Amino acid sequence: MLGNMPDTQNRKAQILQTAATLFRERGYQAASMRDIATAMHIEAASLYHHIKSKEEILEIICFDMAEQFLSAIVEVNDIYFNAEEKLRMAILNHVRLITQNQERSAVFLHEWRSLPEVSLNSFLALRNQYENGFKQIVKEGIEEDIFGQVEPKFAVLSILSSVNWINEWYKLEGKMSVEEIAKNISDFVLGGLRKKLITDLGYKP
Amino acid sequence: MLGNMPDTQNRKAQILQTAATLFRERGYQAASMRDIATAMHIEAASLYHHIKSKEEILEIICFDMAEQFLSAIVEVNDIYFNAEEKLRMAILNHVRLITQNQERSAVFLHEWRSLPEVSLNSFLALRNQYENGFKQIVKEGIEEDIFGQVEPKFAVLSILSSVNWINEWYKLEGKMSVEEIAKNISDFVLGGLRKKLITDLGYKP
DNA sequence: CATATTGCCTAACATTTGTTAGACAAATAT
DNA sequence: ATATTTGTCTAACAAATGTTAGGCAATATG
Repeated sequence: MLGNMPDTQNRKAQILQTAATLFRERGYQAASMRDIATAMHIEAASLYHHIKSKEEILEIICFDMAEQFLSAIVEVNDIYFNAEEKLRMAILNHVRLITQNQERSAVFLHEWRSLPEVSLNSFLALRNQYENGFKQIVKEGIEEDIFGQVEPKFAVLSILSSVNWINEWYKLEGKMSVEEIAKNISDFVLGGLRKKLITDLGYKP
Repeated sequence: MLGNMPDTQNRKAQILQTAATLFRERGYQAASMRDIATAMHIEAASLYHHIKSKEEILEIICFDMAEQFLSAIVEVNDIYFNAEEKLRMAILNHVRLITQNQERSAVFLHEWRSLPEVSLNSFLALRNQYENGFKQIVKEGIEEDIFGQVEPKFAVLSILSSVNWINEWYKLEGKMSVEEIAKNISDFVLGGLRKKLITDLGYKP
């Protein structure tokens, strides 16, 4: 009763991973309990010994990822000082989380819409906290005079959309490492597309 | 037989719009034919006098939007000369299309996954053409020495993800005009977040 | 006026959905 | 060895799904 709890937990983890993969591939609604079961070489009814309902699967995945993203940004805002350093670190953490578990991240990014109303509200609150973590960094950058005069909300949404897009095209076999991807995005976000005509380090007009 | 065709077409257009709204709100799979019918104060069976199937609705919306996006980028690449001008115009067109019909755009952006396999392939081909239109602009910008040395594919995906994110937060009542939004995004994409220490116009090191 | 067409209706269909009940075998605990 | 727990199974359910068949009233056409 205590010795086999890990096994049960393990089985539950397998269900969550299989479900995440299918939710990502076909969407939450289109992926049926029978699909999940078949992928595990099991009958649909057997799933219910490990989870309460299909909605519970979605909730666990979404909130688990939300907490991971959230604790990462809190950590960054606690540890680092410079706004640029913070932003680069926050982006790196985000890319890490997305690439480390693309399936669950995809569910977190897209399938939360299917959460039942009550969970949906708390989920959106968490996501909002995460966005605020980024907004704080951008604001600090503006105050520190490192960033230009941008609309913080606008900048944050642009940054997050760029970072989240990774999930659509990143493949494990790709040539770029996670760190390289994060650096590329950070450079792009910080430096933009236009050619720099001067290295801004230490330059005073 | 000829005089009331417009009416039929009109009714079909209404179905497409209603469907788009519901597809956006709940996702293609979750929005049922009965939902669409109810929203039109009609019975589900009546829909089939105007459309062949639920999948056909999705196909029409997706391909119609794809063609609009595509013809816009082709036009830009034909008319304008300067790469920055081209990019700003392409972004403006994109923002216009998205804000002009948010529901259909949302379906184009997210619900195409549910297309049946055959349509899916041709749709992805069109989307690829659109991305290539942007890639061409970025490449030109690099050749013209207006843009820095960026990975074109990378830049394009970052740009498109930023622009597409509009669909998540743009509301008609908002303060920003479509032109302002497009300018903000263009500035962000071109200039990045970091403070400009020098106006690059005409500066030679 | 007679006729054809249009747009919608009711009724029904086969299938798929999430979920429950109850049984049975293997593993574990007493 | 006996009893209990665990993981799975089969069978079945009620509800919802996309879709079809056939009918009926209003409108447009000749």
